[in-house]
Parts: sequence; C-alpha cells; structure tokens
Amino acid sequence: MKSGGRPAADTRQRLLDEASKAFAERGFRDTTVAEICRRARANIAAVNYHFGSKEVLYREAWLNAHRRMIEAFPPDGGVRPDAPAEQRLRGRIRSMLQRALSEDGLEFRIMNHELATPSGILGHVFQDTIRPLAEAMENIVDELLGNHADEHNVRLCVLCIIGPCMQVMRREHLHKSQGQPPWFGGDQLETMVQHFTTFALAGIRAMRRRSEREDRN
Amino acid sequence: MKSGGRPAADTRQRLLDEASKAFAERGFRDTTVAEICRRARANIAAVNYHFGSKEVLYREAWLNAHRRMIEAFPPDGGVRPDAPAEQRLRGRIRSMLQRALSEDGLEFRIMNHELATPSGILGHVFQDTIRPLAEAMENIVDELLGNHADEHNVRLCVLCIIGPCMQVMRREHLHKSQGQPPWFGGDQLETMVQHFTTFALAGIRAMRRRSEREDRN
DNA sequence: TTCAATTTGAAACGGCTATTTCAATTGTTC
DNA sequence: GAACAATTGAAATAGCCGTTTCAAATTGAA
Repeated sequence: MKSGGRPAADTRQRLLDEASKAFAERGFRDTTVAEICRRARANIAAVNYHFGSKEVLYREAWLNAHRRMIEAFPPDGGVRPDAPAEQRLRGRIRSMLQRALSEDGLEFRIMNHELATPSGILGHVFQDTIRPLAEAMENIVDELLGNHADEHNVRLCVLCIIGPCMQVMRREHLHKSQGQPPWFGGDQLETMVQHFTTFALAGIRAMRRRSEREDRN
Repeated sequence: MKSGGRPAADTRQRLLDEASKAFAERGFRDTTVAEICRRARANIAAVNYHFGSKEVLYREAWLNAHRRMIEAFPPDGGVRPDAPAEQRLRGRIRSMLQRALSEDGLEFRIMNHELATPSGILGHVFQDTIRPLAEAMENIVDELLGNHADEHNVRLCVLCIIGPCMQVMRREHLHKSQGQPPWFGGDQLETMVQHFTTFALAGIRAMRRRSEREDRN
C-alpha cells in the first residue's frame, strides 16, 4: 500500500511535478486542481493540505521547474566570465534554447502563459529570478556595442536576441498542444545556436557601426 | 431612452468593441460574459442573443480587430511589390510594429493569448489570415538570401525578424496590464523600425555569406 | 391605432471548481 | 502495543459563470 502515513514528501513531489506539466500546458486558470491530483494519483484535498492553495502550488511549481532548468543548463552556457563577449553571448543563447526546448521546457512555457495572462502570482518571483538574467544579457550587449550606446539601443538589441528564442519556444508549445511533432528536434540545437548567434552578432555590429558613424557627425 | 427596439446594430457593435478589449487584456477564459456586457452597457443576455455564444463572439471580436488593423496599417507597410526586397522588409516590419503598438494593439494581444493558451477557436481563422502574411515574409527573406537557401534557414531568419516584434508587443502588454506607462512611446516607432530593419538585414546578409562560403567547399 | 417582430431586462438554472470538513488510516514514539 | 501526529479519502460546501427563459419594452408596418 502506498497510501496514508508519514512519507508525504513523495506525494508532495508528485504534485509539484504534475502541476508543472499541467500549468505548462494550460496555464494557471485553465488547469484544475482535480486534474493535477488525478495525474499525481493523489486525493483532491492533497493540494490544499500540502500547499495551502492552488496559487502557492503554482509558485512552487514554477520555482521547481526553474531551479531544475538552471541546474541542468547554467545561464552562461558553460562559458567562463572572462571569455570574449562573443563567446558569452553564444553561451547565453545556447542556455536559453536548451531551457526552452529540452524535454518539455516547462519553465519557459509556464512563463509564456504568465506573460500572456498575468495572474500577478509570479510577478515578484520573476523579479528575483529572471531580471538578473536579462541584466547579464544587457551587459554583454553593452560591451559588444562598445560601452557607449544609450540604454534604448541596448534594450532593443536584447529584444532582437531574446525575441527569436521566445518565438521558437512558442512555436514548440503550439505544436505540442496540437499534438503535432516538434518543429525542431533536439538534434538541431547547435544549428539553431549557430544561426541565432551569427544573426545577433551581425546585427549588433551593424548597430555599432551606425552609432559610431552618427558620433562622427 | 436608448433601450429596446430595433437599432441593435448599436449594441452589437459595442459588444464587439468591448469584447476585443477584454479578450486582449485577459484572454478567452479569463474574460467573463458578464464583464463584457457591463462594459458595453448591455444586458447579460445580449451576448447570446446577438452572437449565440461566447465562442462566436470571440471569433467575431478578433476578426473585427484584425480587419481594422489591416485596414489602418496594410501588411506591406505601403511599399510597392516591385520595390527592392530591403524596402519591402522594412515595410513589413513597420506594419507589424504599428499593429502591435498602435492604440491598444488588440489584434496582436488576442493572438498572443491564443498562442499561449490555444482554445482552438481561432485555429482556422489564423490559417486564413495570418499564414499568408508569414509566407509573404518568407518570400522576402528567401530573395534576400539569394533564392538558394534551404527551408530551415529561411524559417530561422523569419523567426529572427518576427520574434523581436512579438517580444515588443508582449512587453507593452505586460506593462499595460500592470498599470505601468508604456515602454516605448508611439513617437519612437521609426526608431524601432530602423533598429529592427538594420539588425535583420545585417543578420540575413551574414547568413547569406555563411551559406555561400559553405557552398564553395 | 393595432399587430407582429425585434430587442432588452431580470431572474433562474445547471455545471464546474477551489476549498473545507471530518472520519479513517498509517507511521512514529514511548 | 498504545497514544499521538501526520496524511489520505470521500463527500459536502460555496461561489462563479455561461446559458436559458420569459415577460416587458420598443419599433416599424399595416
């Protein structure tokens, strides 16, 4: 018998895992507590017993997925901080794509829902976890632009780097939720990393040339 | 008195407009019929009387927003079909940004929700309205790549062009739904068009050079 | 004015869902 | 093994929401 008694860490973890998947597929509101419990083979009351509310479970599920992804794919992509900026950019792009495409990309897919339909529940959590990553990217771009670009320019370049990665993730999410085979297999990861990095570096260099040309006038 | 009698085209249109706004803010499921009716100063039964169901209203609301945007900002950005590919790309980017940022960007914001949480309701509508726009973009990129790039290459480049535009829209959406001032004012449209176009063209040229270099080997 | 069709208003219905309640069960401790 | 706390199971509760119903109001035509 697996029911009853003390070892509830088991049930709790199953709830977390199944909640992550369900929230990634359907978002916060479209996911029912009943379905999570059914998939985790737990009773309907388990969520409120172990987490207190659906909202807390939502937060914990995202943190769980996020921490797991960060651990499996460090944000710097394994590139050391003293490497050239080009290499660090490539590492960051690889890390993003890995986290977005690996197995189920739970972290990114939950974030995708949250950005489209802000429940407000993850606002503070994002502030603590996502913001630093965005700032690291801004620093790399700032360096590649020659450390004298204005804030808007840097932000627009970062948009041009992150945007495509997010778009790929959304494409995958759409295909999955329609039962179609994935658009890009995991074996094409390096192709995509190479493409996005080349594309981004060329764009940034063009922007740098343009601003330097303007500075001379 | 504005109530009762024939001139229901009035109520119907008010429902459409308010539904577009509400669906853009909160998506299909998080928007209640009651709220739409309240904002449109109509009775709770008005939606089912005029449209039959919430789903039909959803479809009609998006088509309404889409048609309005296409009319106000033609997809080619006012650039003629015989213009150089660079100009046509700039036109398409401008059109996307205009539609994403203008007044409330209803069309894009509804689409954003639908991509994150596919209700399936708009699937066929997207097939008819969005697909042709994506294909037009692919043709331009194919031309810029020298008409001999493989399909994957073209698609990845298109991702690198559309991705940033979508990302800007999502940023705006997030800021609006949090009551914050917009990230980029409408007066900075041309700055963004210029930035994204320069970035994209540089990226595409880099990809073209790379594939030509590979062809020689 | 009268009549029929259209539109609106108010209330009720039925289904779904998060949460609560409480008894039953299991593991731990003494 | 007895007492206690932790956990689970099943049912009930309370609230929300899309839809339906039907009477009342309004309009245009006869």
